[in-house]
Amino acid sequence: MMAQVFAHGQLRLYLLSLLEGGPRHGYELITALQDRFGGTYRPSAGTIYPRLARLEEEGLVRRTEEGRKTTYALTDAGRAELAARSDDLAFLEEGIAETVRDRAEHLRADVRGSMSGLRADLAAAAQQARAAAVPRGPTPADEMRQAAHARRMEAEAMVQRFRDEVRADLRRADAAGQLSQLTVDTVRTVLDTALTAVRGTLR
DNA sequence: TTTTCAAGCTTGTCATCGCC
DNA sequence: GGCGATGACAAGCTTGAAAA
Repeated sequence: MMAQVFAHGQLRLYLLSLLEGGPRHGYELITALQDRFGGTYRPSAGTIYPRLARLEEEGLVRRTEEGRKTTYALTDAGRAELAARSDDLAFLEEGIAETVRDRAEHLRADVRGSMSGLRADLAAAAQQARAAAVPRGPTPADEMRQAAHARRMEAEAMVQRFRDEVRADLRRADAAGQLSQLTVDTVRTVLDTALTAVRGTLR
């Protein structure tokens, strides 16, 4: 099981703080949390809805049916709870910032690990190819150059495709209003790490 | 223009695990 | 043991693209 992000009662408190900015429906709260964590953590629906139901039972939030959607809003009791626990909330915010940093670091470690494995695979494949190369008379230099060129073109096409996909994802995120500074920082960190690993591979 | 269908959104239940 | 947090999964609805 993944390590818990929130300690006991913290998710409850954070949901109240998210509702302080105005009524939201469950899915919005999930995406807001994902955004707050820079995309490194997204609570499942099964986490959020039981919490919201509990908060409603306690009278801290008010549930409003809007057709198919259910909107949750902070009640006076909910606001009072938030005010009473403002210190806890500040502490929680600090904890979240730390969690985001930790998760970004884990992500970097994962990328490093993956690239290291990829380098090992490539080296093994190259060695295998050399071993399998049976001399069939002299190989023309032109053929070698053509093969090298084809490989480079394939790699460049792969990079181009990757760039296009990332740009499209960024556009989508921006259109959906999900491109926070924290998200951009996380993307930058991951890409910097990947670039370093790729350079290491090409050296 | 209408219909069809896949993909995504939203909400809910359930089982499991860890902490108090 | 109870409570809180989690992920998996299901179901119904909406939306948008593609086909007729």
